[in-house]
Amino acid sequence: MNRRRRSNPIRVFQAHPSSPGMSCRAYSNGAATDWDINDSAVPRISEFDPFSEWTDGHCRLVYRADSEEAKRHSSGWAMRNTNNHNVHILKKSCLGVLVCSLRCTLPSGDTVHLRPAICDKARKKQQGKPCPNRQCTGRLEILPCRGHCGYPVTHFWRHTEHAIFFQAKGVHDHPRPEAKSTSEARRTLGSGRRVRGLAVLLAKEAALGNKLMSLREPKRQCSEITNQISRNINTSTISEPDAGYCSCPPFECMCSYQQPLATSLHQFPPSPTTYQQPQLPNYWPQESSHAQAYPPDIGTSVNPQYDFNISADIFQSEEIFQMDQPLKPDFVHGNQSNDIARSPPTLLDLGSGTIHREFKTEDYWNPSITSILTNDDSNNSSTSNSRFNLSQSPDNSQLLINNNLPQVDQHLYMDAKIDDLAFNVQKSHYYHQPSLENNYRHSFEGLDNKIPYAMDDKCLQNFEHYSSSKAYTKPIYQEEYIDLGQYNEYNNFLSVCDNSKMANDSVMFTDLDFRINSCVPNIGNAQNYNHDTFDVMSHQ
DNA sequence: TATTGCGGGTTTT
DNA sequence: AAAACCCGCAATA
Repeated sequence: MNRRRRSNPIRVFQAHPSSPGMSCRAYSNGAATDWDINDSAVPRISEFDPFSEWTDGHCRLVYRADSEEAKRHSSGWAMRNTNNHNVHILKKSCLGVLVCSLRCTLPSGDTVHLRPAICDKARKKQQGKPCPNRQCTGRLEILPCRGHCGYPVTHFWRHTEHAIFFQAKGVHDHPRPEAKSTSEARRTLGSGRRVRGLAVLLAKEAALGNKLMSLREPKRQCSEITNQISRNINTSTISEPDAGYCSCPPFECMCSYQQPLATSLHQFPPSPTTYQQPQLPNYWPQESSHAQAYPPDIGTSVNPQYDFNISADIFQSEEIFQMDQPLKPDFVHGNQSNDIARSPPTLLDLGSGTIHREFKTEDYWNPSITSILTNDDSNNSSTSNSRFNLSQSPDNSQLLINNNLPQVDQHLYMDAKIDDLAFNVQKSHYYHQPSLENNYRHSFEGLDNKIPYAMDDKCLQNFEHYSSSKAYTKPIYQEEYIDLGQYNEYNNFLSVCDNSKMANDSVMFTDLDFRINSCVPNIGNAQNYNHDTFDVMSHQ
């Protein structure tokens, strides 16, 4: 069945800078990342990355051996096991996302993006089912992932005695599916259509939980907070609405995201190279009508309040449960003016019962907010650029818009990522420490005289190098990136915080800032590499 | 019923 | 040969 792709694989990304691997390239300037999942020996490290659910792009992370998520090899993406005939490395490939055949738009402006079942049989049953949007006559169909040179993005997991190594290859070229927890919750409930009662109940419980969380706020540390923020941005705030989809439960989308004005559409940087549009003939063009855009007045149309009350100011049920409302394709344009008056958009994760306050684009851009978030009163460009490094998810690439650039169509979705990469390069530059780097490299020499990681992929052969022209001038502290109401992995976070190795807050905030959710090479890990100790793959 | 991992096997490059 | 993919099986939730 998938032989279709085999017989005519899509290689359009291969010669393009936005092809898989672009993300890792930014982090290839240090030996800290100089391991590959296939190496006969991987370094033994003592500091680990917080678990990242939505890794995207080429990246390598090292998790604690006792990380439950890592042990489960879980991912926000729908990843299925793929036999790579290597018992020591678990390989998984992305199944893409389940979308409506008509690419219908929900009243919120979002699109249907269900989580494909991992089981082939279950997935086949999913396909062809009516679109969950009652007003739509479309059918569900798989939008396959082709983010790795036309093949699905792949994840690799390797367990050692001391850590769990994770490596991803490729950049997802499709929307995120709903979170696994959401999918499971809906399945548990037995129906996808309407779960209003439960949703409201969970919303209340989540609000209570948020209150409790706030009491423990001081324990939170930057790395995980940054992770959380970036995840929020990527998952359901700036990015997904921009891309035309959200992470709300697709059967009960709760985003009250307001589509930006058409006048600000398509403001993507031009591609540095010619580039063939991925063969997603219907999907993206449809999205382009409203997605990937930015508010024309980002400075004023914001209500930077993050209070969490269970009452109507958290969400408006009429907005949350509006699947029965007629579709409003022009929703974005017709209701823009109402945006300010509306309640802070929220979404409810049915799996965790957590209410997420939508971190809207305009919020993000609002000067008052950003000044708080960055804890940095300077306005120099390098610092502000740093705000866009929170993640390399395809979604948040749209944050990296150069708003003054000429109009290009949103086919340049991937190109926007290039900009992301550029910033990531800067990030790497900031971390660039030649002395350390040399030490790391020495520690690996003789093991593998491999090509730099970023180039360790045929997709990258034509990748042009970005200069690090905008070096960071000072550390970026992000402990103010706190939005308690959005933190839905608190237990996990606490486990990280409680780690004695992370007792030093200053270290946390300086070394771990950008390791989170953006597949930043683990400079901290690098510092902990024991030059003589490696976990060797016994059989290969 | 679905997920997850394993592994034999086939096809394509 | 390597990689991608298909399929069935078993354990588990």
